[in-house]
Amino acid sequence: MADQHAPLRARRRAETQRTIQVHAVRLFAERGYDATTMADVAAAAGVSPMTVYRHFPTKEDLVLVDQHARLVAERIVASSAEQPLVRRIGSALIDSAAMLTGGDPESRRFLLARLRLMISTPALRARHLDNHYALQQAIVDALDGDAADPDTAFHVQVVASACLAALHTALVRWAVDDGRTELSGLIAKALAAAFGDDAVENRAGRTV
Amino acid sequence: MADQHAPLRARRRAETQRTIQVHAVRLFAERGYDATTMADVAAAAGVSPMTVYRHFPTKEDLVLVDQHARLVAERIVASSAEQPLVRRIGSALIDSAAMLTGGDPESRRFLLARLRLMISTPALRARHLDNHYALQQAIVDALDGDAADPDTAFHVQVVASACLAALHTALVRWAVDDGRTELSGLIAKALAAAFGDDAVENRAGRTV
DNA sequence: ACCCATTTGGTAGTCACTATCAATGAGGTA
DNA sequence: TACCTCATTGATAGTGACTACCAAATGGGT
Repeated sequence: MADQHAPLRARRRAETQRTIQVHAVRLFAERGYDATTMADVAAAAGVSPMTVYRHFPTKEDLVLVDQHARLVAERIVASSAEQPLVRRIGSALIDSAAMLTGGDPESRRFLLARLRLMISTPALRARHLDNHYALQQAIVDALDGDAADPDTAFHVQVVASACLAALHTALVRWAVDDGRTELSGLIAKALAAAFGDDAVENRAGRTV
Repeated sequence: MADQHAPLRARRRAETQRTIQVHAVRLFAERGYDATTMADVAAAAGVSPMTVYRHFPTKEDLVLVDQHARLVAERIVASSAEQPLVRRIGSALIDSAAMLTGGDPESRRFLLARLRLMISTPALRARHLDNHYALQQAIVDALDGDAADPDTAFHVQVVASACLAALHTALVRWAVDDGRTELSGLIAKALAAAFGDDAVENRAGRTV
């Protein structure tokens, strides 16, 4: 947003990247992930195979690349350190999801299509889970100047990993529901199921 | 064990498989995963590349194949349905870990070597996490004749995924500790950190 | 009009993985 | 003991993802 004065180069690059990704996801959904080659994607996007590799180092990245990790990490560092751990992480996940699903219906459909591929295609599912693991590490790093006490560090890792697991379960549920249920609500419900209602509810005692 | 009367064919096959895997893990640890080709593994094991592919469909399987999922699933179906969910799953994970780490020091070292590869090699880490996801589904299936109520099913999925996340965190910790801490204790500690001490402790009120 | 750097395209190669086919060898049977 | 069956192994020729290394073009500022 507001790339007004950003170099024109960067904007064109972002446009090319988006074009390639949109065509790739469409082809994957139509013909299947394995049945679509990188050359197919390049031809559909009107570029050379080399250009596809320049923008997306691996075939999986054509589906996985997005802004989710950046959104979550930003909200973690902006969160108050006085809140309990689960709420700091949970709020970041819920707010980020609301941001991602709050756009126009087109971007929502695109997100759903990508998510369906990430769930049903083994290679994408594995990479998606690994991305969540990388996000877990980013969250832990963002939470504090890694605590000296190893027991505390272990505790933080466990809570973060469980939060990410709840997020993943909510994402799968959202996808099988075809996005009919509100995603942020599903994440809150998942966190409540894992940690208890009191860990997620707002001050008024109402679960989000 | 006790394959006494099992067909000789099956025993030889299992031996060949084990030989290939041992040489593969050794080479991966020595030269690095990406720097070792399937042909290298075949040569080290004294078989043809084709035979390696027959026993291990993918290169990642050379590191990932083990009995863990089977052990856990067996313990889930053998568990009492009257125990709370977290304890049913947690006990299965803890007991299985105790079984896997309780063997001779050699198999312990082998497990550690494999786990180190699974943590540090991106492709193996992704596949390892996907295996845990498959185990999560197996656990949910084994727990009950999938509950009619979708909310209950969602709850079970969330708890199972969080348990698996705790297991993964414990495994990583065990590996960075070079296996010096007891693995089953680490898993119990991780489950307690996620769900509270009361969710894992034994009747006497002492955390395992 | 010129220069620099970013972007793009082509070529050749490596390697994981998949057919498909032939050879071998063990295990039970006539 | 001779034989038949079938599981295991091996070789050959692919496909496709990905990685160098190269040259060409194109856009932006001097």
